Amino acid sequence: MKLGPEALQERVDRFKEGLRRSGVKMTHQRMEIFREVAGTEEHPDAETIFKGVRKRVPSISLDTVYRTLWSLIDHGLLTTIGHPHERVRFDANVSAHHHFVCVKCGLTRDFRSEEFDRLTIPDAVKAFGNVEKTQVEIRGTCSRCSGKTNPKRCASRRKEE
Amino acid sequence: MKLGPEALQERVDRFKEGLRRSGVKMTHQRMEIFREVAGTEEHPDAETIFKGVRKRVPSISLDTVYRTLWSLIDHGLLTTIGHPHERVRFDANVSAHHHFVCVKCGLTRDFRSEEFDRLTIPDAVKAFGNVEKTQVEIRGTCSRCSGKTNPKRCASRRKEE
DNA sequence: GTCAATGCAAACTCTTTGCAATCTG
DNA sequence: CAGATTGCAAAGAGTTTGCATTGAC
Repeated sequence: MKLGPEALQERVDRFKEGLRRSGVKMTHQRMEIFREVAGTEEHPDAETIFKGVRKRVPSISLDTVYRTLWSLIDHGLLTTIGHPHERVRFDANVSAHHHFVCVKCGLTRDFRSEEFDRLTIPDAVKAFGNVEKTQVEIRGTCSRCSGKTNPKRCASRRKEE
Repeated sequence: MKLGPEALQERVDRFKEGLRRSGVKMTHQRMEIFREVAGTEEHPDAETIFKGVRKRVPSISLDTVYRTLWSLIDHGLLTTIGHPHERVRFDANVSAHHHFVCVKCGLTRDFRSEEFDRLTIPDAVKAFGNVEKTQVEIRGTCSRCSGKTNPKRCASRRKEE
């Protein structure tokens, strides 16, 4: 699942542009870390990115990888799969349901929807494997957080209330 | 977001039944841990569950909470929000897309769907807050894993290949 | 030259494990 | 009563932080 060179180049161009717009410095490490994530569709974890980058930048350190990734996410140049900094959470609702998730505080609310339960699976997806269930996640800002002044999502979120 | 007493009782009944069916012993701790998760729709994390249970069972230990939760999940009596035991993974695709996720190996594949991009948000959800985006996750077993003999999902998954 | 970004090492948090004691069926 | 389950204490994995040094603009 490697990306074609043209598609990668496009991502890289958008990346440089994004850094400039945000006034963030362009460094060798940042570039290589971004390429490592952008060059694949495998959604690598930090360790994998680290190992990949180290081949080209042997002096790179894991904490730089982490810092860079979070910073790029804060500038909208990357995202995460799932919810960053969240510990595992448990749910006694084992029947079909969907979620509304607040991107600021992590509040998660269940809701039912017959319509969402019955979505048609695209053929392209059937090719990936056997489908067991479909879950819709709606992300947004919950009413409590909408009032507050924009709380930044980065680093030490757990200390927040 | 506490659950009504009738709804909780129903969950508890199904729980006892489930334990019996799986031949798992019923203990005071298990019962209280389950009630703690089932009594709310807040999707608590392990620490929160631990603190709640400790009010009623002061001798409970955090590792029992973890062990019990994973075991109940293995027996289909609970689920998790997000993907258990997964580290954070990064994605350079910041435009709208959806995911197919293999429940056995965690493989995640992107796919595009105009239809999924345009799902109608239920009114009940609008009441939760401001909607920013909608993402569909299709869970199943990827073609590679479909061939293999059922790999258990519990405990030390990271050691797996 | 200035201030942000890096590398190092150590700290922190969440989660898991080994083992003896305890309790359930 | 046998075997599963618990509590304890200690270990492990992944991630973050403080600080001196380096490098981009």
